[in-house]
Amino acid sequence: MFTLSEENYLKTIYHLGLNSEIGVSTNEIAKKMQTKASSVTDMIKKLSDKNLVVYKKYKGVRITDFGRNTAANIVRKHRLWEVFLVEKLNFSWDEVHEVAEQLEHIKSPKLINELDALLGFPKQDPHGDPIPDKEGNYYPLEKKLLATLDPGEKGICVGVNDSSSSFLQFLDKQKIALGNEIKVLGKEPFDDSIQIQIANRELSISNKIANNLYIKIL
Amino acid sequence: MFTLSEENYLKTIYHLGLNSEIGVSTNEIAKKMQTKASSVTDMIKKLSDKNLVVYKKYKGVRITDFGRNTAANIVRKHRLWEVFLVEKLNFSWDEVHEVAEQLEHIKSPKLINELDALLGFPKQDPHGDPIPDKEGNYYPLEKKLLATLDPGEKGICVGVNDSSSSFLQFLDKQKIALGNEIKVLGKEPFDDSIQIQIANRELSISNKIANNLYIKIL
DNA sequence: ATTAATTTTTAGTCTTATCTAAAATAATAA
DNA sequence: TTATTATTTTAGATAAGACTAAAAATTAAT
Repeated sequence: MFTLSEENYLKTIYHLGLNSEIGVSTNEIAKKMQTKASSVTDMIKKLSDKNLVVYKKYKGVRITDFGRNTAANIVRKHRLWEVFLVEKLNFSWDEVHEVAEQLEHIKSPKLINELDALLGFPKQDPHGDPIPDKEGNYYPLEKKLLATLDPGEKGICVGVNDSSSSFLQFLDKQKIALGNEIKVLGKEPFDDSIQIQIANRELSISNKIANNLYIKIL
Repeated sequence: MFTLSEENYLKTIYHLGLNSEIGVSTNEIAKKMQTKASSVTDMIKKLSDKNLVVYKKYKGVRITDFGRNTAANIVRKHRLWEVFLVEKLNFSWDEVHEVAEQLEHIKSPKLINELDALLGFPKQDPHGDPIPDKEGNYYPLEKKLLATLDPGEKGICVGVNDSSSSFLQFLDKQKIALGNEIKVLGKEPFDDSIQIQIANRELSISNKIANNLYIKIL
């Protein structure tokens, strides 16, 4: 089994490596984990000894199939717990991350499979992120950033890029929720803001917001 | 906040001190925690620095009010999670301890209070042990060991002294469950075994078993 | 292609939690 | 009451995970 620290490093490497073909750099990991590069080097060696990553000095790390599977399982647990917190314990979507960070390290296959069943085998977490199955597979849904839509296009709000509580609370305040239909009315070249229609309301959305909201095109 | 190790030591000291007026000895703790006396001495100093226990060299430790409150809160979490595992996730009562040992260290007041509500504010865990409230108070029910009952007496099975899975599985096999009515038919002086009637069946129970089953007298 | 800047690694230190072995204290027995 | 035994504490060592500072390797710039 793996330590808490090993699991957290592995998870970070998994996420950072998802959208890139090349290895993940020591500095990238250090930045993401708010730690020092030297600590990362130390840990990378341990992960490499356990065959979770392939490491070549000065060349960064690449996750192995075994590492990816292990990481996906942690992500699965994290996201299932998030669903549990929202669906069963009245948490709002901006409150779940911190607690799920703790719960994802609980070791018990039965626990997580029964939890999955209790929740009705959900496919997405409260932020719209996909939940891997037992084998670590998941099906990312087709989505685009709201900022990339052209005027006239419409779609369903299906996820967020930034899961910080300040962003999520902003969405709550603006009454923008997953599942809402959004239509782009226009774009303002001056500040790249976007005019949208949502639930019969018209809103002006800043570029920063539009770059953190995922839309499934209809 | 406290480390995982600190919480585990504190919990042990809390349990060991429950039924004794005097302090808990270093060796007692070491034995219970499967560790060495020297490690216990080290940890005791840390707990003392944090005002969780009062420590006098060679005199053992006594838990403080603050320590007792902290420990009761961990026990509360442990037992609520046990109820959750049995009621919601189809665990049997002999499977819950190990997982609850992990879950009891999750830090989130909201989590545990919502869990309490989800479960309908249970007063006992699956083994019949009382669940402390938010303030650390609980109401131990009046109970006697089956071994102390006289022939003719009857009562309800309300708890176990030993929560090991082998004992719990034995009870399952004999179809002895919490809530069952048990009547003592006789006692055998030769081996201190006890003849009981339970659900229209007659059983002979060894002294060891009878010393680990709690009965509420009717 | 060298030099300069950046990144990464190494070496050594610190803290937490453990251990063993030895010393100190307390409890028990003669 | 003194000697023996048992318990507890101290001292010193180890491993995991983190850090700082310095060295080594890579990348970028002139």
